[in-house]
Amino acid sequence: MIFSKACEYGIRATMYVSLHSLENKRVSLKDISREIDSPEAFTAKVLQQLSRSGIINSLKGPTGGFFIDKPTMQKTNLSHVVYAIEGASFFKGCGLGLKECSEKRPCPLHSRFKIIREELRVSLENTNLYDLSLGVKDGLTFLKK
Amino acid sequence: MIFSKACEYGIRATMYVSLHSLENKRVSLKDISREIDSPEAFTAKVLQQLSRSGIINSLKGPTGGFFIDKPTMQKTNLSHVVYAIEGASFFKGCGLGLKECSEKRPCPLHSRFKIIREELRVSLENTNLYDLSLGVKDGLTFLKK
DNA sequence: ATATATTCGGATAAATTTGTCCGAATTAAA
DNA sequence: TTTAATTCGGACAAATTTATCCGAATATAT
Ligand code: SF4
Ligand code: SF4
Repeated sequence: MIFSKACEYGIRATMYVSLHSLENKRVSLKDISREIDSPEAFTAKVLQQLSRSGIINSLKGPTGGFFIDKPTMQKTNLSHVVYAIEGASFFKGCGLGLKECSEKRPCPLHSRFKIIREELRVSLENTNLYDLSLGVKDGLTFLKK
Repeated sequence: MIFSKACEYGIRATMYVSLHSLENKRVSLKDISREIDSPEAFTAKVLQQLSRSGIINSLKGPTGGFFIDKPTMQKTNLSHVVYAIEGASFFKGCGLGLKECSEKRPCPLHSRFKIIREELRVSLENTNLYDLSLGVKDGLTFLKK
């Protein structure tokens, strides 16, 4: 819908990694894709992207896996995750995919939708991984049904 | 972004058709795709979809084209246009593309995003074609830059 | 050292979305 | 009645996104 599959898996994977990083546990690709119910090989690609972007860390070999240090969890917002996967274009231009325009010559939808677009941006920029995973840890939110 | 290309063209085309239908003018595919800057043949497909869905009307032959009668313009909301093109799935399940879930076991993003999702739905459901095209007619909003 | 468990990276394949082409059907005007 | 302008519908093509496969590199434990 709003996010591509890649981004969706990226967000879910990041949340799962964060959750276990709270207790300094590393999680493997296999664990992640099983627990977030995503195609393993494809998820691997997304994780690599996130790893290269510095959002998560990875370690090869036995007992290896993905993890995030707490400082990074604190300062990484969902917007960073989305940016790493969807790219800059997600955050500029019309949030609804319509043609470029100016505030002075808005299309008929603008007044209705700029609010939504702005809210989405703010929401993504104000939600960090640490807070998200605390919610899961405290049993307030869930990663699987 | 939120909408597929097909839907984007559909929305823009519908707005253009509405605008000219205010003065009982029919517009041709050629006009439409030129004025909303979209690929002609592809736009034709979308217009056919909208026509079959009863959102717009069409007439073949010279002086033919697409149009909407005013009563239909009044009662047709953007949500109908989106529904006709994106299908029912757009309006159910998670508006963010994440996996299904329940209100009782929400994912960590839910509280942040259900508001946005709801606003989008309401916005689409409360915006009819007549009002949109009046804005353009009155020079308040624009269809091209 | 060796075996094993993991991530990494490139190639490729499948699926979906986007886009094109063309002939048939329809309608209006000349 | 002929011609021209248009929508309609099906087949096809291109581009993008999603997904898989496999060997290489790396790190750990035995
Ligand atoms: S005017 Fe607003 S809604 Fe319309 S295309 Fe521009 S940014 Fe999008
Ligand atoms: S809990 Fe809300 S945000 Fe999360 S997947 Fe479900 S509907 Fe989407």
